Amino acid sequence: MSLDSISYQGTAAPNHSCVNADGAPTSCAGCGIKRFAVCGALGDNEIGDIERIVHTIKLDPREPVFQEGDKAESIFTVTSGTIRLQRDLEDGRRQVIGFAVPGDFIGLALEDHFSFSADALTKASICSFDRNKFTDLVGRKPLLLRRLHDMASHELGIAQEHMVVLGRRRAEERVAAFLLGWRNRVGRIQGNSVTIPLPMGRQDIADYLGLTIETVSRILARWMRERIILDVPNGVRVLDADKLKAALR
Amino acid sequence: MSLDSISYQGTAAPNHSCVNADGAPTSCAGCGIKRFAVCGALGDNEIGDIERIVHTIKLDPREPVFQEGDKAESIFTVTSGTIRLQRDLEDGRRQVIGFAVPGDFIGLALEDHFSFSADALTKASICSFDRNKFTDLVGRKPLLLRRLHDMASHELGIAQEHMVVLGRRRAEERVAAFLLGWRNRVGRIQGNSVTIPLPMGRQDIADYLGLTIETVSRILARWMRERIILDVPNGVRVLDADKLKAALR
DNA sequence: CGGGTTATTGATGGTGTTCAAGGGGTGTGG
DNA sequence: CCACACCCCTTGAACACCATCAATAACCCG
Repeated sequence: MSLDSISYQGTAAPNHSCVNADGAPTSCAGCGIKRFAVCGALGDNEIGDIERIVHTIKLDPREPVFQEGDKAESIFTVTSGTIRLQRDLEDGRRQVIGFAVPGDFIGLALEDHFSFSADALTKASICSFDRNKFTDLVGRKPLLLRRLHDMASHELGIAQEHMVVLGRRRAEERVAAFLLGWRNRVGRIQGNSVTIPLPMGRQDIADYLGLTIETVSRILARWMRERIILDVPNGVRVLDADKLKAALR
Repeated sequence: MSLDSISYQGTAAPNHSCVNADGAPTSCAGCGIKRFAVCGALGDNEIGDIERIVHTIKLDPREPVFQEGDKAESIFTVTSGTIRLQRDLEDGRRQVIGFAVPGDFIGLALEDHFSFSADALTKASICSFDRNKFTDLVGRKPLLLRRLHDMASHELGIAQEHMVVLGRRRAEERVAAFLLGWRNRVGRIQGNSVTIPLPMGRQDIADYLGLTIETVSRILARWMRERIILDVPNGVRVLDADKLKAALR
């Protein structure tokens, strides 16, 4: 069985008539990831306020959403697929800041210009909001602002945890932290599973963890030899989660 | 001249009669760092709502504010001094998450339990709020929530920038990034200066940058030999800012 | 002063990078 | 259906950066 068919892409939105073939909802009311997203802050009677200013964008793999430095005219909620967020140095070094999955908000800061780039790793759907209109709505709906703040706080916590990983963890620990963290992230939407989809490439993982692609590859290869994980198409299956967690002690 | 006397500690609060000898304000109305803090979101007529639930705490160097995992019964605004925020691993490795300076809010996430520890590096004053009362107030004052969100967003941006430093910068670049970044941070309050106060020790800088104390010490020592910086008590003076910035290319 | 902490400096070594080559999968075109 | 190209991943060998270990120096406060 291909991992694609059990990937979290689209599975978050139930297969109703209000859902397209690719899993993107056709209306906010029928949106399956609403409860994970900012939109969930609004009641059913208010959801129209969001729907009035949203429009959906479909992305193909490798398609950019915006570039670092672009004027932030729009901000986004991911509804399906995975988006890669990254910052680039002049000499080509890259740091992947994070991976946005369905429910995640991109542009939490409501800032004038994006401080990172975003592009699609997989086929993806995102809801786009005009920043000014969204900011206006936020000004009128304290619950929306509260939700936005909760999401930003949550992101801040993830960022701080990642600082520990980048600053003080060894290579093996970093990869273990990534696999376990990513499983949780995906699991919140898809339901937890021993199979972890990895829509990002080895280079992306390396750039997220501050390592090289060779180091990531070597560590995963060793874990496969040691039967800690199993190679499956576009992902890995965790055979011995305890050994992974032990790598973090 | 000692750097202490020109340190940003207390200088943010003008030397009025409403200010104690150590620079801590005696009332919110006369608080000099209000404009940098969350409290600045409230107008003069609303400041009493804050004042009603605040009480001031004075800290000596090395005195803890709270520990990782503690129940977050209070949250804080720093009014003078520097607070170190850190996370610890079981085996003694440490990651300094950040340094909180006057105006900074500690506990932005309004979460149940702290995910990091905080302790004073210098003599410091902090305003303490009961978390529940503060959360209630935030619920009644959207402007306060908005300010809280703006501060959290700003922190998130700093965290993301720091991820790049930790993930992709070489040792020398990290130290340069720290010096320049810290100068800006201090400069926002104290006014920019070629003299950078360093209330934290070398070990703290190392734990912030994901390096060892020896590496930090060697790099600073070399820059002193090369007349890029000058050693002053509890800080450094920048002689050649361009060379520092060049280290970041 | 003297004791303890923190910082500096030197010598050595290890973890992860760099450089290099080959393997494996996928899509395309003949 | 096969051949080929391309990209990504894997694997190996050598190296470099920074960590570690160790000793001394400076500092701070009692």
